[in-house]
Amino acid sequence: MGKGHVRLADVAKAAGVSQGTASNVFSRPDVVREEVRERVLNVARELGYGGPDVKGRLLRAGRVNAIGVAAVEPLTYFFDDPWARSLMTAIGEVCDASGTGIAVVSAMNEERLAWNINSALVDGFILLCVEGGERLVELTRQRQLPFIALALGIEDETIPAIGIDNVAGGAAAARHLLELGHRNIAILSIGDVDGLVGLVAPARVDPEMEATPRDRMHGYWQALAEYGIPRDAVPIQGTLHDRPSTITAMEALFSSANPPTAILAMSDKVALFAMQWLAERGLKVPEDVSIIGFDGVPEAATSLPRLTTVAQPFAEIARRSVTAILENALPEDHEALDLELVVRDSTAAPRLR
Amino acid sequence: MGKGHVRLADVAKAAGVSQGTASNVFSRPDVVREEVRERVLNVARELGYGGPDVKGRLLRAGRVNAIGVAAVEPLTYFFDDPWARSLMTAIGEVCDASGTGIAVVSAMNEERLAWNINSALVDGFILLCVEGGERLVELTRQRQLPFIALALGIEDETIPAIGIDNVAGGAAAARHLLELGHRNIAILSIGDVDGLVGLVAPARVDPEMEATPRDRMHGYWQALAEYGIPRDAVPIQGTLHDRPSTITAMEALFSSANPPTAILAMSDKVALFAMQWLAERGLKVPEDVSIIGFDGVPEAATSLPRLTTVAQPFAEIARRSVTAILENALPEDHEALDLELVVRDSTAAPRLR
DNA sequence: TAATAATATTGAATCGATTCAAAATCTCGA
DNA sequence: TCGAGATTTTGAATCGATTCAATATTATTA
Repeated sequence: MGKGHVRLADVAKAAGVSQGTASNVFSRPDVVREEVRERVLNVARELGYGGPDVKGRLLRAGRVNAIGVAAVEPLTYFFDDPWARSLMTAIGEVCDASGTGIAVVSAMNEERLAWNINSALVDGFILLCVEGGERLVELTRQRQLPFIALALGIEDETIPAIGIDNVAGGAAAARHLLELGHRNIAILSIGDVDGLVGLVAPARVDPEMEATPRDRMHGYWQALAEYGIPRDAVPIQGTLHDRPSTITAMEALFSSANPPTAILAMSDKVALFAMQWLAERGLKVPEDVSIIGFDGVPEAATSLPRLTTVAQPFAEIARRSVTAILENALPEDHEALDLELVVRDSTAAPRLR
Repeated sequence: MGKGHVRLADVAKAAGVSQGTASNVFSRPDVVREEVRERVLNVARELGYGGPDVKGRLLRAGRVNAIGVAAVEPLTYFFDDPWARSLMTAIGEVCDASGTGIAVVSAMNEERLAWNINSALVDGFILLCVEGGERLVELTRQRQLPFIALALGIEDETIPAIGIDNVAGGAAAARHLLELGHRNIAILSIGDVDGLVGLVAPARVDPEMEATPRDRMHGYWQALAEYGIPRDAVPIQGTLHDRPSTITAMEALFSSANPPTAILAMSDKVALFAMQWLAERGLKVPEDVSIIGFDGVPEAATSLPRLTTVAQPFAEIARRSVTAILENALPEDHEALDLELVVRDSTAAPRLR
């Protein structure tokens, strides 16, 4: 930076006008006489003044015109994880339309996250609560800015949140498989608790699982019950929502004497990993095994075969979140939006025996 | 927001200390006597003061601790496009380590983009110049903040930029195919000019193509020449770097009497689309057709088969860009970093005839 | 030409903090 | 008890703009 930083006051003085006029030249040019405007502009150019500094303007205006999206994850999460990306894309679309900027704020380290949240220059936050949601909410609350929680795992009604109807979505997924005729079904669950990998007993679901997978599970069970299939008859393989644990789970499932003809995956990410594993093993989808995901991420639409899934209304979630923050009109109650069953090519009737 | 917004001055008055002391309580707590500190903190709590406002602090400090990444693309580009995502992920990693925030700024609309760049609260910019780079640089210059251009298509040495050696990279890719024994090779080029779709004559490359694809092309040609293959013998199919145009290109290539045994794709994105098309058509990669991409995006490592490619040093690019901006030590010359040939499963020797 | 209306310009207050030289207070040894 | 030195606290200046009531200037009308 050049030593003598030029500010509006300098330009005003050099041009022989008041600071107020100089300010108007830049922010409301129509209000100042053309002759004066030109003079000021010329002086500004000569002095190398680059226009009003955002920081000063900001302080006065009190509004940043940007929203922060926060998660207890590394920064790369936003560009890596399919679900986060779907959401970010949708949020981006809404922000594009309203000329709002996006700042991504995150950190694995608790202390750092607090600092990042406190120093982010935004008008409000959208919280991605997949993990450590409670702490994230607490931190954000202190900042005293409007915020809205997504994928919130807890029931606290005082937290403004937008959710999805995971139970209904799970039921829709399972019902789809059941209607196709599948009776030998396995579940690929997701979570970030080390204890819930490998075969998980149904009794452990309620006490140990986080809200999102738990609800999806109950949706599955609900539909299965409609067809008279008891919980015990459907193996649950827990994954850490990553490739290695998914592969382990698949190996366990398909090394059994009676491998499933269909898989209920709690996320598209896991479903896609599973589908790859099946392809590598020479098992054909959907001929040998049907698989249905959850979330409706874009990758699911372009995989081979294209993945049947239960899609979240990302655009709707984004629209509501952004407007809620921008207009400071936070929802009073926890809304649970509907999911949509999207049938593609990864599900079909089971082979006849 | 409650009507009466509490500021530091209010807390100071209520606690009966000077504003300076109150400020210290929050920003340099060690300098103020414990008793006083507690008193101020208590008053702050009672008044519902949420800590120093970032905007005020910012104005004083002059430093935002965030960098902006800008592109002439919709906001969704950052979360959608594989190349942009690879870069963002790498930038995210560097920023994570240094506690720096990221703001994504973009707009398709020129006017809006100018506004967004001017009002982004950042200490500097990383410019993704894939498209409209020149204009983007011009806009950013006016902001008078440090910036660095990536994938810059123009030669202007006064623009701080970090590039990659596209010629050498292209040559490495072509050489790999040639060494495997391929002699019947086709090229899938990329660009955003409508005129360059479909079959492109070699003579049109230099005058019409943007810098990046042009350099890669020259790399290809260089290696082909080493093996005595003239430019005319290698068909160039132009794509718009999207799926539809890639499919059209592939159809043209494989409807010919003598379809290629290997494909040089100018990006992984296009290579992946091509590979999908081949799979759908029942053509096996690499047995029937070999294909090599360009860029080294993560999807290339997890595709089926895994894609051979020429990888950009994303981490290195990110590291240099971020530190250059944070330390305001912009590179004097245009650096061209090396690419790395990553051999995976999508390339093999051609079938014997 | 005087009175009135319309348009431009000014100047000081404000936004919400941090900073730092100077003043006040405290500590401790002689 | 005094004073040097260390520790705290103060208060005003500063960061870089915007805003708005008051004033000055110009244009219009009777």
